[in-house]
Amino acid sequence: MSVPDRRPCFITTPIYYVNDKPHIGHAYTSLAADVLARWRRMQGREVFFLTGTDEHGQKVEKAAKDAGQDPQAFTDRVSQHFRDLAVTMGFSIDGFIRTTEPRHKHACAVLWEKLAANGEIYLGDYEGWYAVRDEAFYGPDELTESDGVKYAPSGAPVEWVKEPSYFFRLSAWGDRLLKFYEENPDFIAPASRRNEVISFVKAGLGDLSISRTSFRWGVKVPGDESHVMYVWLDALTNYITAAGYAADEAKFAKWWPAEIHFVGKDILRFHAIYWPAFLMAAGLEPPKRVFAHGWWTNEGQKISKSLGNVIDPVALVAEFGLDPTRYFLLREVPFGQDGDFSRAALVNRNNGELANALGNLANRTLSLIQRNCGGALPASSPRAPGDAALGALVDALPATVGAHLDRQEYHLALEAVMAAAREANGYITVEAPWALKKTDPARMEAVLRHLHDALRVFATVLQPFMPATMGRLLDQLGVPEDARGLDALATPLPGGLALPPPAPLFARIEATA
RNA sequence: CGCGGGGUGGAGCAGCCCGGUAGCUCGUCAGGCUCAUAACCUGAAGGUCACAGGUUCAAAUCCUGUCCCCGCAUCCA
Repeated sequence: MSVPDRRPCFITTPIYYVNDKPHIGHAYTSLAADVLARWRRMQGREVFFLTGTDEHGQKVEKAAKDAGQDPQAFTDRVSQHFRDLAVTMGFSIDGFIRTTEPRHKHACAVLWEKLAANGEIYLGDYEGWYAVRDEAFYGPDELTESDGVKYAPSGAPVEWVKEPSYFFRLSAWGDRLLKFYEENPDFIAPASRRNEVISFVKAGLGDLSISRTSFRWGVKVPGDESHVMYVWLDALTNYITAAGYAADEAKFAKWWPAEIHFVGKDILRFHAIYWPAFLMAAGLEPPKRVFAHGWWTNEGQKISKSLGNVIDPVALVAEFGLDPTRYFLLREVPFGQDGDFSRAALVNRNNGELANALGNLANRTLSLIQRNCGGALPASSPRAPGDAALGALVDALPATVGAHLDRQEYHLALEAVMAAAREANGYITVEAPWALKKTDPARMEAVLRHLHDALRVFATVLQPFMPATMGRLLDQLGVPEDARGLDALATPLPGGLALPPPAPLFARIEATA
């Protein structure tokens, strides 16, 4: 068989911009990263799961001023919301980076100097129609005018700005990027996004403005402190800062390149184009993969602050519970596609799959063992012909789930478990262990043991998705704390093991109008 | 304009690459079971597979055209 893969793996979320409270989008991105991180740990991999906050820029400078606060005090406060979110959502983060930390400023400066030394940076002028709110320049053809004021497509007012700026020679990297994409077909996922990026690069890349003189809240450009680094050079660098770049070469060698950056589709271009270009220009390896997931709508409507239908993950967890929420977000919609959040759909998934199919299966199985076997786990026994179908599904499950998670196919991973749970519900009905009690107690025990084995596999592979509830299920199944990894599935639990009395795992949610 | 994805029973999807009885989940209806969280199991109804041509013994599946929806440009995770 293959040698176990013990390579360290570095998994990241974006750093979140601190101008707002966390919403479902932040929770979603980090959740996907969390599940993969937890799975990798179960595989025996050493994991570095990183998240953090992006704290520089003109918008933060202004927001702080409006709040009557020093920018650092302001970001200290807002950044905390994202730490709190990680706790609320049960994210198993190993690191939290803030772009205002000294270590990050140092890494940015070193990266900048490396790029400059390699001739990738030059000083020029940036001018154009600039929208402060968007922190972006727009072409004249993109603007609309009303009452003498010009507006960006976003609706933000623009002003003509000219300022000196350092540029990164992105225009020179098009061909090398295309070659990189070709040689690394898994770099951008899903595939449809990959095609979009390639089309964009083929259309031709301009040089990239990477500094500003119009505001001060940023990382100072080495050797020219009238400039601060502009958003992407600062923000993207967080990944290598946290990995130890320019600070701890052994650490950096261990964690870089990252296994995967999880991002929303809005920032895919920066991660799939600018970032590998920066890295290659500095002589560093690009990350292995960038996955751009889709957007949520709320009850069919686009989510926006003006509509007031932003989904608060904290409220969601408070109402439905953490694990049902985590399950729903990754089960309902293929990761990578847009999807709709609806209460009815969440209730449906919770009741139909978690409570009825899985929770009830565990409850009926464990109740039978409790009552008919005196609470003692029956010994393992060979599979009879009637046990084969379920057995085959269960045996294949860890590999199936793993293969799906390698491709970020969360919904398929969960579907595979649910399909097995449905099979198990059919199995218990056909075998009817409650009827076997009088006719064939030995067979009854064999059936219950096969069901117990199946449940153990379900609970084990579902731990990354629903850590707390699957922990409870493993408790009820009598699986010791140190036997809950994937490897431990190869070792059957001893017969005769005393099992605690079962209790329902998932509450049904009564549908409200 | 262009590039890409898609239109399959009430809802959401798979099947299409490698043509050959249209599958899954939810919902509806009927039956069964009674171990279990009024949960579970079985069966049924329901689709001219967007539309129009073409290739073929045979097309949801290949080809051509048309219509419609969505993504790629801006911004939000």
